[in-house]
Amino acid sequence: MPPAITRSEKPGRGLSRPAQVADKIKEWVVEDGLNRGDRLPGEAELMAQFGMAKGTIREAMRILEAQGLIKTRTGPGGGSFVHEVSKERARALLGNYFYFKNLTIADIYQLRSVLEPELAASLAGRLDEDALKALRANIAEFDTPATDAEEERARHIVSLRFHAMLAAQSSNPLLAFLIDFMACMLSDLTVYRRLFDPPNTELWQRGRDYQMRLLEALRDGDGAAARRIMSEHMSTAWWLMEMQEAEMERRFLPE
Amino acid sequence: MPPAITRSEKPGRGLSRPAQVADKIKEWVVEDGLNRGDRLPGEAELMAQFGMAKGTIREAMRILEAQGLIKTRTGPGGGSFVHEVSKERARALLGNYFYFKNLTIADIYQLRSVLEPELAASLAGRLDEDALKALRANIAEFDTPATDAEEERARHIVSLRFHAMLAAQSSNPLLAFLIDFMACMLSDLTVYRRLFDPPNTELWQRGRDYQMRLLEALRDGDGAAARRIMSEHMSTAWWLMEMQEAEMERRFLPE
DNA sequence: ATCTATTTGTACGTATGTATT
DNA sequence: AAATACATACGTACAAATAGA
Repeated sequence: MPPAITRSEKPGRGLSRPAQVADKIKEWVVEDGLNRGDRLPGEAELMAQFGMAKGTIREAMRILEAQGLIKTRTGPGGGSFVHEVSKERARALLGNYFYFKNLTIADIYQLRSVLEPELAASLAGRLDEDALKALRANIAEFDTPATDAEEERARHIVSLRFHAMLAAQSSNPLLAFLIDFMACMLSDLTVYRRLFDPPNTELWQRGRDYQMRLLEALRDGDGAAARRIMSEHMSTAWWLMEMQEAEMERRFLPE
Repeated sequence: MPPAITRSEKPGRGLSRPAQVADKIKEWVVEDGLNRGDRLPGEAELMAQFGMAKGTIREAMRILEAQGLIKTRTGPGGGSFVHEVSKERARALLGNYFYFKNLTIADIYQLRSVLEPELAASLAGRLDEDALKALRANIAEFDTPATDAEEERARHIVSLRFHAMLAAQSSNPLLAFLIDFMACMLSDLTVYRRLFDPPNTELWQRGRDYQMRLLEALRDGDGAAARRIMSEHMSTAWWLMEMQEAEMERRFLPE
């Protein structure tokens, strides 16, 4: 990838030097078709190729690292390596975008109510035994009704994990990411204004039934049923959140 | 926000020092409820508060900047300022996530085919005259059929902008972002393997009709019709892309 | 287990650039 | 035009981590 640049080749279109270096390295990655794990030139080499000081190069690497595109190790054989952006990192970065946007629960459920059924339909008959087993185990985790508000919250988070697990089975990376993103936003950032006290046992029982019936439909390859069940599930979940006057907390997702 | 930390307060849970500083500053932003435009301490002050050298602090600021959370200005009254992550930045960062995931056109259309109709339905009767005028103007931009492949591609991009403009009208920030993201991915990264030659005039005429009928339904506040029209529109667009054997190019989105 | 070589990580001092007043 | 206040960049020295002998 040597055909680098000497410092003032381009007048620097408003970008700081580290940003220019970062962009150039991204170009290398695409043009040379670099893959995960491939090594980038070391600091010394980059300093030489770009004719810039150590600090400048390091800032550039930090930019790439912050975006999740590289990982850096010290020691012999160390250096910077091309890295596939992790789901967690992408989640956090996208979450930052919504920090000032005061996203509501209703906004998320508007999407969930169409995306989750689509996911369910596309997964019918395509889950292997392991996946089904893991999903059943997840349901089994909350087979007793909650006794207090805190426990009810725990139930909620487990049931959201159910959806994240389903998402992970999708062959559509975009769909998978979004379902996961929304589940994570809901479990991390949701606060409840008016928790049912005592918790509404019958209501959570219905949620559990939805998930079990969904699993059957998925196992039997009945896409239409899976879609319908998930659709109803989302409607009641949405309604439940509204009842509890749930809201989103403003904070940054952990990366 | 002074209650900072001296360097070895936390043992540094595997994170590099710049990353720790960046996280701490994010904490300040949430805890002190800082808003867009609010000023963060200058380099000198941060150096003092964290007991770290200039380079370390600068790397931290570059991390925040790379994530779109701050902007930095030189000169008197300059410094680092809290910044709302821009749509463009968020788009690029999320796009990075899919770089190694080889997302297909079909993946995107699977989502478009449910999200675009949902958007259309939720927008019915809620567009003001200005928005409607801008949308009509966009349609008018390609009122003549394409004569060659390159021109056809231009038509396609303009029609994708139509959807981005619609998205911008949504009161749901998540829905708005996603529609925009997908439209951008398609217009930036799509290459055509087998372009119709000569271009299929009748087909693009149908696409144009869909958009015009959609606008009528939106103006008249007929959500059901808007949903149905958009749904058909997406089906034919999907089919068209498959016909052309369109594929996604691997590259990084411009920030 | 210790040393050694390699490569990133941190610190500091100075000089330059840039925008405001 | 000049002074000021800030970020930006450079160069060097040394510290820390890791792999291999």
